[in-house]
Amino acid sequence: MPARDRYHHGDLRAALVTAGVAAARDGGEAAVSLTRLAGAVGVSPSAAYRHFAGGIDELLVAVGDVARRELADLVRRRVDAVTEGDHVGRFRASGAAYVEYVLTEHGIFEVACRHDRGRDPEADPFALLQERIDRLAEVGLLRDGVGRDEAAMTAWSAVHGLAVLLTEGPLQRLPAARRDALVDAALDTVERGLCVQV
Amino acid sequence: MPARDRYHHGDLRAALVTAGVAAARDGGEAAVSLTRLAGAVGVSPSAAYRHFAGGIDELLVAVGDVARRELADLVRRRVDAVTEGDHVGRFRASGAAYVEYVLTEHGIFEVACRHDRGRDPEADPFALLQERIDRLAEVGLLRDGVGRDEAAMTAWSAVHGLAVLLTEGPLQRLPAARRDALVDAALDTVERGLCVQV
DNA sequence: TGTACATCAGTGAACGCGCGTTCACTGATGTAC
DNA sequence: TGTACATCAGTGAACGCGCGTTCACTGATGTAC
Repeated sequence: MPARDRYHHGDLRAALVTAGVAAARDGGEAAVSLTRLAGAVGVSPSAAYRHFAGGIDELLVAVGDVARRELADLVRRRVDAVTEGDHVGRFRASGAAYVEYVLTEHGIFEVACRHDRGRDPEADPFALLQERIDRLAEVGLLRDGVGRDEAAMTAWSAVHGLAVLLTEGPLQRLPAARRDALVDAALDTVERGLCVQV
Repeated sequence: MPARDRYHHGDLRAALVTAGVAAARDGGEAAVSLTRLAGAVGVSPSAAYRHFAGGIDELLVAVGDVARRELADLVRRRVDAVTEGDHVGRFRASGAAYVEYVLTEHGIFEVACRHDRGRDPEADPFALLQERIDRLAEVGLLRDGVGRDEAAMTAWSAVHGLAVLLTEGPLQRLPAARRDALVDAALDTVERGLCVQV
């Protein structure tokens, strides 16, 4: 929508972020440029500087913030869908949700990874994973000798690596069923490695 | 060394790749440009096209090939350093070597990841990991119900994710000891998840 | 052994491109009196 | 209620930059006779 009826935009900052998110969704970071976004919103490039004094960097961080919030929301939703007492199930759900998000939104996810100031504690996927691990530890489901921090980092590594494996390289076009089976197998492995076996 | 004594360079292709590797080592992909490399080697940009008809893309792939070969060599060296019969130890060594390489050479590793035609079977880190898993399977050390492919992908994911975690984001400057402990803990987890416990 | 000539590896100037960013400006808005 | 004016949000033209790439060219090399 390059055309505008009013001289003043109304909320140019929000519009630019929205456009940035859209551009990143299909095109990744490379598609996010000040010039281009201004054009998409129907505004001159210099207008953007009134709302992003920090230039393109600040804009990319804002776009990344949206992605982090989306990701965090999805993780929370998927976790909440699992019975409250099923701590292992909730842990797995958080990991699976992470992969799910990256698979569906890997363009904007790239921006989230590379432009993270970590300002919003509500939008921190790592913290959500840590939370799951802490719950496991509290009810005694974490194996002896497995530290909470190490466990969280290991889980994050597995899940992030999995997402990369499935979105880049030759496995990009793996059939969905095969892909899901792989995610399951990986989560099985992590679960066996971290949790007390019952 | 921008100066040259002879009009003909001798082996401009190799020189450009070497310069590309050096540039990528400290600066990542962003530092690798045809113009810049030609300048570094003391040659006009157009000269590069005689050796890289495919332009910058072909050059990046060539730089990535060097990195993949380095990485594969390191993995092989670390594996060979472990007693031949210690299959689990060798498996762990391959994973640790992967992380080690990314930690020391993450600039050039980035290029390797993003410009991979997968032409050189001798320089395929994933295949090396798969090989370790196959060895484990052959001697019956892989858990029941764990497929070879899934196991390899899980291991690769964990190790690649770990490398990313340690080279990007807030954990970049983790003290070396803490870092090594984390790698160990992650490998412990993967080992417990994949291998028969003795 | 000497020379003509094809071949190959460079030069250097020029392209267009899109980028981020700055600047002096003008148009719209809303507040104080 | 009407108007002067400060404030704010835009314009548009211009910068310099480094990029990848093309082109007609020239300098060096080595091979055939």
